[in-house]
Amino acid sequence: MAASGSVTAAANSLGLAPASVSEQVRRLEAGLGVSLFERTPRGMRLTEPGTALLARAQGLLDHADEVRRAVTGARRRVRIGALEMLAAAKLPAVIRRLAERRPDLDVSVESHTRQPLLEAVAGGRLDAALLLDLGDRVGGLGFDRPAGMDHVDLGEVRLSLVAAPGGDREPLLVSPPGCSIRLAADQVFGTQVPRRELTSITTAREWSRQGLGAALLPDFALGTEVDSGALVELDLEAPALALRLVWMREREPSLRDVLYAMSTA
Amino acid sequence: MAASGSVTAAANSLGLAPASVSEQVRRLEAGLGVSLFERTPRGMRLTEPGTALLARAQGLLDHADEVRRAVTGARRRVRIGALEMLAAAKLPAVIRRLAERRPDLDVSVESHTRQPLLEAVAGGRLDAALLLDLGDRVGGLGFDRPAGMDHVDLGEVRLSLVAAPGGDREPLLVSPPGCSIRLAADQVFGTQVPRRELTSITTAREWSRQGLGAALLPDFALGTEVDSGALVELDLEAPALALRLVWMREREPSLRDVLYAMSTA
DNA sequence: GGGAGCGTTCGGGAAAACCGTATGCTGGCA
DNA sequence: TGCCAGCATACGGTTTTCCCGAACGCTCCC
Repeated sequence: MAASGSVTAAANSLGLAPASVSEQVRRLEAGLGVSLFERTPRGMRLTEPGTALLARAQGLLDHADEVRRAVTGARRRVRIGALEMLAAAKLPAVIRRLAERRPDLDVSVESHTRQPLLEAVAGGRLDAALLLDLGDRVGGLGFDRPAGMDHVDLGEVRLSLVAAPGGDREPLLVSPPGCSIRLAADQVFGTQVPRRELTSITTAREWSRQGLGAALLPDFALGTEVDSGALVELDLEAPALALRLVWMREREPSLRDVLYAMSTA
Repeated sequence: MAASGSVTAAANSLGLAPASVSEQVRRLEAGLGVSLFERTPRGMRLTEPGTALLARAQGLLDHADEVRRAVTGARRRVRIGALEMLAAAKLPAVIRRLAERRPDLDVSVESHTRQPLLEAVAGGRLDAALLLDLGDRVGGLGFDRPAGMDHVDLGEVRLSLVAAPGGDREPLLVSPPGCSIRLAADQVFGTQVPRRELTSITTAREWSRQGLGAALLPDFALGTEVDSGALVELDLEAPALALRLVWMREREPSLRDVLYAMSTA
């Protein structure tokens, strides 16, 4: 509800009526004797005590869940998400390492596009997510991200500009807007170069193989074409992307051991 | 209820009907999918998961309370108990030190006899209690104590055997059963020496001053009689008692800082 | 064999949670 | 300036939860 910014939106996302949410908030405030929200004509905004509560509430829920696991003997379950293009190429190594170090964990994996991933992490439906990024802050690649996220980089993904040996080097074959590789291409080449938009990076690779232009490809999508000579790498100074694990800062206390097991080499 | 040992007793101490307590337990067990109690014809006994829950439940409540304080800005309140005879003599120095180091705390003090004190600590009505003991385990002086208690010794209380200069050295003037000094006297002299039981150690001191026998007195109860010559110390090899702070182990995480502030010299 | 003590089941009543609706409020737009 | 959209909230009714007293089955002890 603090995330939604309004009682109505919160009620929708909770499957409740606005009246119920309103009364619950009122009851909670009365119980604590503190105003948690500032009422504005356009919605609700957290007060200082409200932010204090929000920052600690998740930790309390995590603590309760830890107690439940200890009592029932249930295995701890961590929900990891990953960009669809990383799920096949990069996630297995990460998950295998985690499973080796922490066999006591049940790991579940989901793959989505970036925005649903970030929302799932922010909404607590995922514990952490693996995506591609740039720079030292989440969103450096050029996408919007929820506030309060922390990250650690698990590796690098090198970018190569490729084309068929005798084929065209223009236009730049790019994936749809929003795709991480497309964002990287926009940052490297700007938006003024001749481009042709295709449905995916594998399609871009195939078109470039057939001589229809150049494609910016991550290392894991190069396939065997470069080794076999079907594609050649063109000279390019492009920054490597970060293979980045992100999570909500407020949940770090209960996730720390898992994040540590995933991150250390 | 785990402490009471039976649904009926727990219902009484909670002010509820046995049926209500029974249903709550059933509901909790169903929610966790685990049996918390073993049903015996004579009552209920905790199962292994039940003890696991009990050990962590208080910590969870403490966490919730900590969050509540952080949000409301309320001051933290620490409830300390002490043996009645220590409340006047030994407690002030301890509380003053605590108040100096942690002015952010509200400290409340109660004095009772030992058994109510121990029960209050076990029942969570007191955070810690100050009493006299012996040896390296709680109860070394010879009293029953609840399970799961931890302790730290804040100092020593020397014992002296005194009598009037020309007065009788027998019988041994002792306080009522249960009094810590009486327990110490029983350990030092055994139960076969001639004894006369009085109502308190101050009464014992007065009787000994009037030449009616010898009294075993803690340092804080010696008064001015020894200095003034009204009483003389007799030769005695008695162990010093420990000025001991006790608390429930399960609550230590949230009490650690307070215990530390009270214990370090 | 009967009774005391135990936990649990059952039906009913009170309290709480939730809903749909109605109301008052502010900001934007014609 | 007047109207409407969007918001939080007060109100009456319904469902779920909580608690009770009484009745029941059980075991142990006298």
